[in-house]
Amino acid sequence: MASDHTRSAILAAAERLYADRGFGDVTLRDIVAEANVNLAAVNYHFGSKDELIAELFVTRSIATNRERLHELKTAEEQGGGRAPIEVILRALVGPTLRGCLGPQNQRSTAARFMIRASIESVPPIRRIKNREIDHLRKFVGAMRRSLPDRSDVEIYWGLNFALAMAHHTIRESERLTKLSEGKCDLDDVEDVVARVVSVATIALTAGRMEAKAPARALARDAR
Amino acid sequence: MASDHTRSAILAAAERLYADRGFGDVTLRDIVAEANVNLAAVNYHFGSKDELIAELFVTRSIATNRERLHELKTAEEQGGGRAPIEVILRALVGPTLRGCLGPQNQRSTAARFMIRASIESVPPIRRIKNREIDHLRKFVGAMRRSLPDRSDVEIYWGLNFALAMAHHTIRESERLTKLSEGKCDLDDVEDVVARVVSVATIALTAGRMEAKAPARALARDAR
DNA sequence: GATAGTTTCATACAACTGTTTGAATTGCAA
DNA sequence: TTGCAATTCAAACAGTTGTATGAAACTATC
Repeated sequence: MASDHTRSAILAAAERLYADRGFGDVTLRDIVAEANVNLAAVNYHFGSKDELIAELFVTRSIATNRERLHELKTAEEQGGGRAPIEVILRALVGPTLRGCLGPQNQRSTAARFMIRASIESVPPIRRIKNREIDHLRKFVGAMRRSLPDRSDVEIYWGLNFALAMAHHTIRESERLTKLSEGKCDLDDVEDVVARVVSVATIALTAGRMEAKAPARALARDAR
Repeated sequence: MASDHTRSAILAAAERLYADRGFGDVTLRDIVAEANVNLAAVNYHFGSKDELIAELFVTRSIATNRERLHELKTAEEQGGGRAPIEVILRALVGPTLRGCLGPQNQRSTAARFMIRASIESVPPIRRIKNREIDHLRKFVGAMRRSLPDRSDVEIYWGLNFALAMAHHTIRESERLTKLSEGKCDLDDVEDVVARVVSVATIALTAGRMEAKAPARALARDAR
């Protein structure tokens, strides 16, 4: 074990390079040069390039999932086993959005890395994402408890659309900024979270609980 | 020019292999073997590997965009320059969804290729997608005309969320099927289109035109 | 049927990739 | 200090990749 200095230097360098240049453009030689370590150190400490990438992604992924579940658990405890659907959806998309968006010039390396991982889909990361289903099932359960008279199919579609809006907004944040000529402020993360949650909520509740549904989904900034 | 047989054999083989195995796994040697042509033929006919990929994607992309604009134009002409927002959104996401989803065992090579292009994001394809903004602006224009009292910001967000739901559903169709244990039927494309359009519509109109908004967004299959 | 232009072909190239090797070095315990 | 394991290092390995070359085969025109 010793100091682990080499190991963490590789992790830091790799995360930074991948964040900046993407997975396709960065070789092990780039990484070890940035980290000032020997080429063989990567295979010594991580086994392979893919395992290095996997470790980077898993670390961040676990952190996000923990935040999600913490928010969910807190909400359900406060509501005596049942949380409002808005709060559940906020727990689902909030941590991801907060982890990736925010003022561009002060985005952490981790944030930029996760955006890359969301845009480029390399095998080791895809493998990990496929294991995420069990995690999502916990949200399905909470959503069922929150909306007991909604069918499973509706729940699944609502969850799918909520994740869709969050991930797509992250992936295509640059394009949305360009398309809207800066009118869509992606630096205001809490506003983005509120928009996604609002639309997902209304999608799941429209026609059933009109009284509880937010009156205006996207109309926050209506003139 | 001659028969162009070699050229089209390469295109067909490449599309099939990329659709089946993804961009990362397929080499030029795989393609020319599948097409029964010489290795040098790719560079002779297309210049480079990236230009081959670009040509494949551009072809399908142009076809989809043409369908989209045709639906949009027809709708606006029928409505005297103004189309209902649902119809505009349907023109936006319908062709893409129809082009990619549908019964798994009878999906065309083109469909499976476009799904790949949506999942794996390789440089030549990314470059083309970035040019798509002008195309989207035409939909922004139509949406403005349809919803004259909605602010631009709302329009942009609505467009973003509509595309998000469509593309994410395509990208993650397998995962949604697995998560829902088959309860979400992604083979019923028109149902998927209706769901996406419904949610996007309600997101854009909620709180303004309650009378026109569909009463139940996701409630089609409520028990 | 010779000629010019296009297309095909086998082959080589040059560069880059992740990984392995085995020796050198380091750090720590006895 | 000695000995042993963990770590670092330079170097090479083995394979693959997209691309280039120059001759051969083909095609159509005159």
